Amino acid sequence: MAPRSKKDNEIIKQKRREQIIRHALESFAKHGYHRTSISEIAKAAGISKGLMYNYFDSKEDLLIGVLEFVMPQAVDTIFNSIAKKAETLTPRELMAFGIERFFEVMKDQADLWKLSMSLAMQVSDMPKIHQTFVQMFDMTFRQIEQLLKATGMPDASLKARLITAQLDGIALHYFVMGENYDLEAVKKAFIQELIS
Amino acid sequence: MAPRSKKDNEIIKQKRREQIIRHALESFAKHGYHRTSISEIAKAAGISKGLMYNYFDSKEDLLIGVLEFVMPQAVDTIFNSIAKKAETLTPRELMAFGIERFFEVMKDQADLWKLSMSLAMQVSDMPKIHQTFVQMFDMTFRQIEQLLKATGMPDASLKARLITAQLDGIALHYFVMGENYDLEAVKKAFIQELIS
DNA sequence: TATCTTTGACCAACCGTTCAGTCAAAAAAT
DNA sequence: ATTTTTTGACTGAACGGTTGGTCAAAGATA
Repeated sequence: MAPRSKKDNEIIKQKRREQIIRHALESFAKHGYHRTSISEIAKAAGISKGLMYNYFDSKEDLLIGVLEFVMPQAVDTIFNSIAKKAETLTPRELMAFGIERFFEVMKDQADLWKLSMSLAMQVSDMPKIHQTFVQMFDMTFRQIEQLLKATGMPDASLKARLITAQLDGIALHYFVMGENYDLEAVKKAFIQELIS
Repeated sequence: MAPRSKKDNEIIKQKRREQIIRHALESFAKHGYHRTSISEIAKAAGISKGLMYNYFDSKEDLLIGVLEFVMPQAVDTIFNSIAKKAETLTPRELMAFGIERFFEVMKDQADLWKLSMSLAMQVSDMPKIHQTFVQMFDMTFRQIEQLLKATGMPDASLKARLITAQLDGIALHYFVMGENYDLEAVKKAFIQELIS
């Protein structure tokens, strides 16, 4: 009785979802969540406004979809590249390498980061989104904690808190100050202080 | 020709402005800029919507007014209390004292901070607001830079960048994680590392 | 009366969301 | 192979609601 194979439909749906997510991310990142309308995203994605609601129940649901799709990718990009080098580098070198990767990803995905930080500050009415952020913060924290423990550092947990805070703080300042912020110099100083 | 002396009018206007700003800040901080309507603020301030536009040209203008009124206050609160103790403490002790004050203000004015950070990430369409943030970031940076120079530290400028980033990063994490974040322990570790 | 302040009804624009209906393509029937 | 039926992805007009912003009129003050 099925007019179209279920497999085909699943594939089509998945592709569409990703297509919408990609354009939604772009618009959200560029103009912010509240300033972006569903119509805008639909237009950018080349589909009708109504179809958006076949894939996402609401605007907030779309936002959750975007974040859940894209945030783990960013974290994995950093820590996968660390894992690859884990065998050939000392824990200390590994840290330095990880920091470098962090700043690369931060610069590459600046828009996503800005959006995330902006949202993270105002999620009191969006518990699901809040949870997403807490999970991601926790993920990076534990990764760094583990790296520090490998170097035999005492108080690795607290130190990891300080380092992750510093990383995100630098990102914050870089995003606000823009070109006036000498990211390279700060990065160098940060690594220097960390390794010594 | 004026039925009321111009001086009186100026004073009244100033008071009204502050009254509006205070309630606007409260609403903006609680629900975010976009989620807060002019009517809401007017109601909270006990005046009509129309009157709002006698004091501020637009919603964005009101936001600028709020930030320019309230942000220097927060910064001054911290650094004035430092200045008072400047004579009786060593630069190193002064730093520790300043950090303590920083965290106090951060906790007291959490809502304002959240609002500021959230806005700071998405000001590409609001150049005036962007400038306000750059100025304030620069202010705190230079204050800390000066403190560090007083301790005779080399590379005081870069070190100041790292410290301010770490402070704001801790604030960021604290705001997102909430109760799950052991702010006291992090603060202690931060000061410990800074002083030693 | 003359001047300034304040009001709140009003407006046009926009928003997220819904839904009745379309249509190409796949399955079933012939 | 041809026709008929069934599907569901897709459209876009429409809706209820909200928004930032305006303005003529009323109120207050001197």
